[in-house]
Amino acid sequence: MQGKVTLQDVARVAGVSRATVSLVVRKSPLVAEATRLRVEEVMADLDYVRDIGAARLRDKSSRTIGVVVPNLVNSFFTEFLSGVELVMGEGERVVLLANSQDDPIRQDEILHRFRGHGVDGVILCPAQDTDPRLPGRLRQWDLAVVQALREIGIEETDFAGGDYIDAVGLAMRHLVSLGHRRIAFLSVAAQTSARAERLKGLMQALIETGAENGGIVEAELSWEGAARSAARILELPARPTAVLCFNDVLAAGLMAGLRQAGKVPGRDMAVVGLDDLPLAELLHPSLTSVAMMPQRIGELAARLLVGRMADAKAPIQRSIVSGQLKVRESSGNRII
Amino acid sequence: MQGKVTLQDVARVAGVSRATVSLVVRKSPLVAEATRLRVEEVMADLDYVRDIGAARLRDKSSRTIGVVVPNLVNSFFTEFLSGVELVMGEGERVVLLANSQDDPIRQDEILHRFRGHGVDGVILCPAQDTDPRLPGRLRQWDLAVVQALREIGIEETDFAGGDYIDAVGLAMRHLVSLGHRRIAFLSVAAQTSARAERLKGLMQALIETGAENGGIVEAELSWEGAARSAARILELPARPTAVLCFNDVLAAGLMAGLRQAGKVPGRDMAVVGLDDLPLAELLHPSLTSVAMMPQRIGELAARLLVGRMADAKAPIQRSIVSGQLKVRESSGNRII
DNA sequence: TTCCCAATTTAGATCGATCCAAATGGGAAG
DNA sequence: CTTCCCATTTGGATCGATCTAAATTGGGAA
Repeated sequence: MQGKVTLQDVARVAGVSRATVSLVVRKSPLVAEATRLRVEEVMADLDYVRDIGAARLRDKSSRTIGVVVPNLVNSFFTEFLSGVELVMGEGERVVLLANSQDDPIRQDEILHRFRGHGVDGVILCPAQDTDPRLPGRLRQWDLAVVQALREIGIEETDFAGGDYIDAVGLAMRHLVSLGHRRIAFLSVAAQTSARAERLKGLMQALIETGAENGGIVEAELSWEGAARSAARILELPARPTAVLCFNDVLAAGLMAGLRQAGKVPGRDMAVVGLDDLPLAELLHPSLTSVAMMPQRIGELAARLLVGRMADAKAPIQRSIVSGQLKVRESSGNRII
Repeated sequence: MQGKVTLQDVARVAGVSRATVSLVVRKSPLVAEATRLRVEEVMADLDYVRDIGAARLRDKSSRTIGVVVPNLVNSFFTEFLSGVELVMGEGERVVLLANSQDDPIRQDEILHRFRGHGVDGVILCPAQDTDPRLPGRLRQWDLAVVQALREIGIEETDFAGGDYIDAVGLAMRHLVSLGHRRIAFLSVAAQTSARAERLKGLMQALIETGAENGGIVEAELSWEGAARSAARILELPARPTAVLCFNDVLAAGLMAGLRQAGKVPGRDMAVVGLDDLPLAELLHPSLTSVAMMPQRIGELAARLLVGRMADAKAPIQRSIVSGQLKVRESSGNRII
């Protein structure tokens, strides 16, 4: 009842010392086979659970990692998380989750709390306006760090993310191949690497394809914000025939907004998203998008972190997942 | 660099004993104001971070709780999580997250791991086919337990969830008020309390409204599964005029499936979902659903757990959130 | 039979913070 | 000038596991 089973208890019952039980727990080859079996049986009998907090005091690994994401509503982050959790679960590790709500102050508090809990490493999707020196600071604290999806303080830490430059290119070439010449981009206002990367891809693609920049409209990162932006897009001096969106959430909102304005997405205006959230296929018309495989990115981030925890001095690595174009109805048929 | 700052270090620099610093850390009223200020300054200077694992060895609280969910893809769970995380963050607590993938074996492993990490309590959304004795076992391990969203071993633990009996009633009365008399239910096969509750609500509502049971069709819990079920629903001997769905994911899938079969949801067949996921508003036609406020449920579950950790002997409590009907387009206009 | 070595096992110190019981110090009361 | 008291502070033991260095064991070689 009140008494928790400790190494000491197991040792007493099995008639050996704590040290020996400890060796058995850690599967050391030093213990004799017979002893190991006996001890393991006692551990099972008593329902012994190793206290990892206590163990961490002496060795160092807590087998705990922290993940900081800026929100938990967009299912992109969720799938990402599930990839991280999958890999960490395999390694008998445990995941601390926290939501920074894109607020750097909250993010600092979270990291402080994580430190107090002795995490071995952190997967960080940095909040907007995070101090670029943060990753460096984390490393000084002896924390393994991997940035994911967004990146600040370039080149200081490992990184896992999607290749949005390429993804934007895929989407743009698709639109151009359908005959679109004037293409707008529905962006977010927040200054993150995610935005910069997409804009860079856009510029490259515009040059490469010779298409016309149909205007860059900024919306709040929510479907409502995107819906409201529909009017602004329709009022652009030279109305674009297609809109590429920052992500599927905005694309879905834009389609709803277009409908409110009496336009049919995919017919009156082509719409393409990025990320290929599950909802892309459920919309009507279904949404053409570029799949970025968030769960896979989560797995890669987790593996990078595992590697970094094993060797703090290994060279910096980047794992970049390329997107895959999913052509559906919202990009419409070939025009003109 | 390598040296971590400990209580000892702070004590030496501030010229007091470890015990005093410890009292300051824990905001004990026993220390003199002047001493407190000096120590706090030194703590800030040295960037001291309290090691919670070490602290837990003596007191007991680890300020860590675990959350087990059966999946991370449905955004319902994600929003739920974000409610939990919100409340725990306020209390300087930390959340361990794990995904059981609806597998009781994995779930056992997770709970074992959580125990090893010394969690103070667990919020459990039990996996399918979980041994009903599990909650009792958890309590024997001195863990505070709250079940959420699903429930097994009734009455053994606190519970937070949505009132789906009532939610189904709201949806059914809405459909009946529109003139529907033959209403089908699109369910899932898995035997969970979530399913039982909805079916109970359905039966009550059928009696209450005098509507006809239009058939109960079972689908896999995924939108693809629901899409495939559309054909089966259309082939029912007496075709229903409306379908109430287990949740919005199935409803969205069903609408896609109806479209594939050449039917227009909301016109040829009314569709109503449950949960009111964000996607409900983005679909076309937008989906009539019953909002269950998962984030709020998460908050309530978290508060129940906090209460339970404070007092293990308090009477069992249940926090039930009632749903709110959101009438949109998919339920169509009044018929006949 | 004795000695040495390799294979196992162990006692004791240790990690960082908290608890306890006891020490300290300054002022009020006698 | 004592004595007592209260507010503060403190050393040492402790939580449960791991590390280190040293002790024990059994078997084979000399």
